[in-house]
Parts: sequence; structure tokens; C-alpha cells
Amino acid sequence: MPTEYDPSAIEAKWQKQWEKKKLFSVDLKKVKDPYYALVMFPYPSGDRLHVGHWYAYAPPDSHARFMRMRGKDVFEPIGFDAFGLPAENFAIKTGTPPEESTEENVQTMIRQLKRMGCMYDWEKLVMTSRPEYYRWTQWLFLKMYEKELAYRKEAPVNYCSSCQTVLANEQAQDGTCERCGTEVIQKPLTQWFWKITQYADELLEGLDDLNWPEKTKTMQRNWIGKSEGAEVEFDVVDHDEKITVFTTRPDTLFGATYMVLAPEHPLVDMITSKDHKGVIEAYRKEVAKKTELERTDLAKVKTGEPTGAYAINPVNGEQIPIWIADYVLMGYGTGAIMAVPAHDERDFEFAQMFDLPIVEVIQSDDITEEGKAFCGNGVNINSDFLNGLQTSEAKKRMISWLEDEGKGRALTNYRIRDWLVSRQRYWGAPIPIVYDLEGKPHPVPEEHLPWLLPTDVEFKPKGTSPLTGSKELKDRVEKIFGKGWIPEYDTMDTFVCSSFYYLRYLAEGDEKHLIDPTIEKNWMPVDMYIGGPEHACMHLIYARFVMMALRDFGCVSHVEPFRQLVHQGMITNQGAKMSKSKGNTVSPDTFVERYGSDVFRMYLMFMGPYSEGGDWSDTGIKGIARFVQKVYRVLTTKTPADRSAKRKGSNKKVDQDSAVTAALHGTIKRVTEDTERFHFNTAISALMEFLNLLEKQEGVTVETAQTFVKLLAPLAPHLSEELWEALGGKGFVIDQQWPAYDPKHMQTDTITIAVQINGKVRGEFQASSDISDTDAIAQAKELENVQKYLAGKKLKKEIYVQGKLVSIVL
RNA sequence: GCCGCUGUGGUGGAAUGGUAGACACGGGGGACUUAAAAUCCCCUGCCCGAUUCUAGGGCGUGCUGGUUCGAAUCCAGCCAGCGGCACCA
Repeated sequence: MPTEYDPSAIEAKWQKQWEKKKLFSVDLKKVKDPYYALVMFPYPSGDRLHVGHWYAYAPPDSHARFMRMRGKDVFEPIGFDAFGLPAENFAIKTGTPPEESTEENVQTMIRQLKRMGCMYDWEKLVMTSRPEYYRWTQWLFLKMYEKELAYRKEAPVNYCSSCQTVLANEQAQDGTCERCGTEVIQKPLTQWFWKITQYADELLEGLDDLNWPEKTKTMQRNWIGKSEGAEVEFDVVDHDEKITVFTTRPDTLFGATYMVLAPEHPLVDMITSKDHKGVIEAYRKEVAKKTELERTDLAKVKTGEPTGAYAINPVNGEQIPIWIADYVLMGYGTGAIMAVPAHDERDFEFAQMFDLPIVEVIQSDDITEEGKAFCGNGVNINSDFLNGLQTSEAKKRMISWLEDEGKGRALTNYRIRDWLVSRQRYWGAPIPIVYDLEGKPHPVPEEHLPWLLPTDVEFKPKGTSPLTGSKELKDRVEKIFGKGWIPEYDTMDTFVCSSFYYLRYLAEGDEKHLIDPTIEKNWMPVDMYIGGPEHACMHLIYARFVMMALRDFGCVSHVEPFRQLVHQGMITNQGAKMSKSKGNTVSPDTFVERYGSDVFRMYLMFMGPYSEGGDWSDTGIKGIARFVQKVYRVLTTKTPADRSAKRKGSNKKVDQDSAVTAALHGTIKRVTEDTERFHFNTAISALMEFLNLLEKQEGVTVETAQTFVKLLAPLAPHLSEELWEALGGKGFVIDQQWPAYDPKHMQTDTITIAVQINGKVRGEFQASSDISDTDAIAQAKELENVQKYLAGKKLKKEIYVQGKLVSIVL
């Protein structure tokens, strides 16, 4: 037997065995204790796997292996989020059709992923760009349309006039085109939306019961942005129009001394008085020129202009001026506000700037800072029928007054917007809609799904959606629906594809149903979902919404797709984010080549807690490589030579020290608890410590060695199979039961007790582990160095902390 | 500006009220070797240090206070870094 572990041969050997025995392919219909371990599926880029891929997939696989050994029927699928911009850009550059380059990239990526040695069930692979998948993306669209959750609305798109193309938000960051640097303009276009807002409340409430990082839940709560308040109508002097505002503080209505409309507000033209028209127009033009960034810059001084018109405050009949200002946004609430400068900081700032009246209507014991608005709760003053009421009470009273008078009503507002699913791109799932001669939309009947993405298109941008140029698509539509009918040319946002893929893994290519209801019932929700924190407000909210909609369509029984969520941290290099442009990326290949997959993935896990990531070090990986060699050497040379399991009882007995037994059980406990909470770094440390102890022993029992191998199995799957075989274990180590620890065995006979005097450690002594309080304190006082401090002093207090220390206070 | 997280040796990190720095990396010294690699052994937070090789002592977890017999850990205030939101009425 070699004493050197050779990863390249051995890893290939076990990967082949696993595949031959179909060890990781799961019969979804026949399991007792399902555990769905899911990772966010990758985009198939043409580059080789980078460290980020390894970090995203290998540690979650170790956790899944751990769950398998604990008796769960683990299903760990993988697939590809294959539609998207990079393939399309590649096509524009080279002329290679996206499906060609994508298929090729996927094949390369599968080969590389296989070297990782994860427990993927390759038979269940999905790829969102294949017709058999996007058929369901389109089906989802049709369902949304049928249930009136999909609708059309005009919305601006980012457009680059130089490239003649619509840009995705990520291509138009900081207001210029990613490719040519030309300023991006906003162009209105009729597009499809999905009514995620209809589920705002359920999306919000569902968060409470999810085992997700608090941070992510908070981000989703803010994203949904629920605020409760009231809608109030203001009459306009000498006009029939009314201005409706939304406010969270109806209790301050008596303090409303002016109103502000967003510059884009449709009423501005109608109400502006003649003598103000010029300035107002000029102001609106100026605002229109500003970029999004300039407009939302908080540091800037507030600007605005009066319209010359007046509104009537419904509660006291006072005439208050109407202004326009860009601190009021058209996109939130009604695009108009009632301004209460005494109790809102922005209104206060604006009122001071333009010398508008400030009327206090809330009093509080809290000290109000001079020159600042008081925005907290208190008691109403100067408010007629609200005087003396607490804020919460005053809100209710005002709302019922408004409702009685027909001037307003209670209203809840949300920040979340409906989901714009249209993309003016080629490489996505075509929207299954056609338009009749009058331009009225009709759904493509389900029998025509998959509604194939045509291949006869020019990838070069020419100002419209690429599908516009497809003769094949046009002919298809006319053939099915009639002369003059035209197709929808937009494709769907790739987030639509990824909003339900976890169901399609379970469907095993089912062409009739999105998913089998029995399987869905058994396997959903996903038990453990792992992916980057950057998806907190996009993918993770869309997937929840789609699941809720599917529940209402009667397709699924669960509401929430992901029961537990864990985000991986980032791997940095010398403290900096790895990026191609910085040239500080680390290529896994060279390290995997040299040390093997086990060492590479274990090193990634050793760098720090999984959710915190870590800093890469070229030399640090050597520590793990040494550990792996040492494991192999110690376990194969210290165990009895005639270890064959078949000759049970004939073993030359190796006596095991009680200290080794105690350490073994302590190690089982630590590895179990640390693996459970994704602290692989300390799990590995525990194994290292135990191995260092074993190395010092004359011999190691086969049982102890086998237990060690089981503990190592999730972390180093290949090495542990090899050792399991070498130690005479039956079957695969991954099929063994996870070791249990017994607290009884964790105690040693003698313990070390530290002695503190006034909080400083002054000595230590050995004692039996069941030493009594009085004996411990008495022994502590015997110590020479302790005596020195005790001499001539009076004792104030003596404390014995069980098994740890004695504390003496003078 | 608001919210959240983080701050510990030369480095990654451990310890979540009980001996700070586990486990590694790096560094120093030694063994083996013709040599190198690999491997093994010892030392490694900073400072002082009796009777010279090791007792003992002081300081030390971003800063300043507090609670406690005892604080990296709990509390208050501040500083720095990272992430998110950002005129949301």
C-alpha cells in the first residue's frame, strides 16, 4: 500500500464508481425522508470555472453529503440559466448563434463541474434555453395572462442612439452606454408587466416564517416598502380638478401649509396660472435634462417654482399655494404631496428656502432640535377636533373624518413596482402573444407551445427587438392566425426562467405538467437554498411571487419555495475582490491539477465561515495538502495490519487510551455542530487536532479510524472513499450513518483548573473531574504562587466554576 | 443621511460571560540529505526579567467609559471599513 495519496488517479476512480452505481440519482417517487439541497444554477459562460463557482458549489455539496449521512434522501440537482446577454453579445461580435455557443459552453462546464465530485443528479439537468424548458416559461406567461396578472403598459427603456439598441439596466449604469459611452436616453415603449404588487402583502408576511438571513429579509421588506396612511383630496381654487395625495401622517393635515406636485404631474399644465407658465415650463425643462443620479442626489439644495394656483385644505378651508418641485417623485404615491413643514424634514427645508408658513400641530416632550422639523409622535395642537389626541389616535380620527366627508380614505402604499418582463433582446424565451389586425393581443394557444425562438435573425442591433427581422416567425404567425397578424417581438426577462426552475428539476422532463402534484407535495419547499446575497431583491422575490401565483392557479401546494437560505461570502485575493480587469483572479485548474479537488474545496472551506467568505492564499492551500497526506499516512500505517473486516475477532487488539476516546467524541460533536451551521473551517480544525493526537499514539483502532473517515467524508469525498475501502469498510462511506457522540465519553478523569486572583490568572492545578467546590477552592489556595498573593490579605469572595476555574477576590 | 454587518498576532482565522490567539499559513532554529524538494522536531502577540534559559511580572481583541469576582463577548457613546437603501411623502 502506498503511503502517499495520489489524488488524480483516486478521484477519477471514485467519480467513475459513483456514476456506475448511480449513487446520486434519486427516484423522486420512492423516498422516505426527502431533503432538497439546491444551489443557484450557473450561467454557462465560456470561461473556465473560477474560484467563485467552486465556492458556490463545493461547500454546499459537503453540507448535502452530511445530510445524506444523517439519513436524509438528498436530491442535489444542477442546471443552467442559459438565456441572457453575454451569449447574445458574443453572437453580435462573432456571428456564432447563441444556441451554438451556449450548448458548447454547457458541455465544457459539465465536464469541469464533474471534476468537483459533487453529488449532482445529472439525469435531472435543466437548461432554460432549450425548447422543452422554455415551453414552461411561456406556459407561465399564458397563465399569468389568463388570470389577468399580465398586462401591457407604456414604460421607458434605456436606449443608446449610437448603438441603436435598447440597453439592459446593467448595460446602462451611470447613464452612459456600456459599449460606446454615449449618453443613454429614455424611450417610451409598450411592454408587458406582471402584477407582483398584488402579492405585496403576502410577500411581506411570508418572510416572518422563513429561515433566511435577517439581513436578506430586511432587504425584501424595504424593497416591498409597505406604508400605511391615507389618501386625501384637495380642491383647487377656480378649477374643477382635484389633487389627490398620499400621506402616512393624516394627523398633521391641519399643519399642511402648501402642496407640491412632481414636475411631470399631469395636472401641472391645467392649473398653472398664466403669469407663471413661463417659469414653470423652464423649470420642467431643466428637470427633464437632469439625469436620475443628479435628481436623487440628497446633498443638493432643493429647488421649485410656484404655479400661482391654490388648493383648499379640506380640514380648515384655508387656501394654500401649489408648487412644483423635483423632490416630489412621480413614481411614488400619487406624484403629489401635502407639505407639512413643521413635521417633515424635506418640507421644512423647502419652506425655509422659499419662506413658506410653518404651523406646528404636534407637541412632544422629546426635545425638538432648533431649526429642524419634529417628525416623531406626540399630542395634537392647533388641530380643532384632533387637539389633545395621541398621534395613533389622531390618525384614526382624521381618516374617519375624511371618509365621512368624502375627502379621502385609508390607504396602504407599496414601494414595489410591477415586474416588467419584456426585453428587447434575442436570446430569451419569446413572449407567446400575437396581435390581430387592430393590434389587440391574443395568447398563443397552449398547443403551439413551445413557441419557438426563430433562428433567421440578424444579431446586429438596428433599433428594434431582434425578432422583428425574422421571416420565419412572421410566416408562422400568419399561417396559424391569419394574414396581417403579427407576433410579439420581445422576449422575457431571464428572471422569469429562473423563477420556477426548482420545480422543473422535480418534473424530470414531464411534457404534460409543470410538475407532478404528489412530487411537489413531497419535495417542496427546497430545504436548503444556497446562493449569493446579490439576489436578495430580484430572483429571490420573483421566485416567491411565482410560487404564490402557481398556488393560486392550483399547480402547487406550497406557498414559499425556499425554507432555508444561506448566502456564501466572497473569496478575495489580498483583500480585494477578484476580477478580470484587476488581473487578480485565481484559476482553480492549476491547484486542482496539483492537489486534487478534495484539497482545493477543503481549503476554500478552511478559509473562514461559509457566509463570510475568505481571503485566498497560494501558500495557505499547502496546509490542507499536508493534512490530507497526513490523514492518509496516519490512518493507513497506525491501524492494525490484519484489519480485514472478514476476519473479525482476529485483530491484534490496539488499546485505546481514554483520552483518545474522549477526544474522539468531542471531535464528533464539534464536526457535527460546525458542519450543520456551515462553519466548515472549525470542523476541519477539529479533525486536524484529532489527527495530531492520533499521530502521537502507538496505534489506532480500526473503529476510531473508520469514524474519522466518516467525519471527513462530507469534506473530502474522494479521499474518504479511498480510506474507507483501505480500512475494510463495506460499501461506500457516503452511505454510512453519521457517527453519534456520547457526552459520557467526552469526560476525562483529570481536568486542569485555573486559579484567578482578582480576575488575573495566577496558577493552575490538576484535579479529578468530580472535585467538589470546597476541595477545589482549598486546593487552589495551596498553590505556591497563590499563597504569595494571599499572604496577610482578607478574602472577600471565592467562586468555583465547575470544571473551569477558581476565582478568589481579595 | 438612514438601516445592517464587521473590527482579535506578520497573514487567514478560533474563542459569544470563565486560562485570548485553537487550527493553519508565513517566519526563525535544528534533524535527515552530496544537494534540493518532501518529511520530522523545537520556538514564534508585544515588553520587562531574579541567580543564564525560565520561574515570575506588565501590557494586549478599533477608541472612551460602564456593568461583573471575571468582558474579545453584555451596555452606552465614538472612530474606521464593507454592504444595502437613498428626497418613498
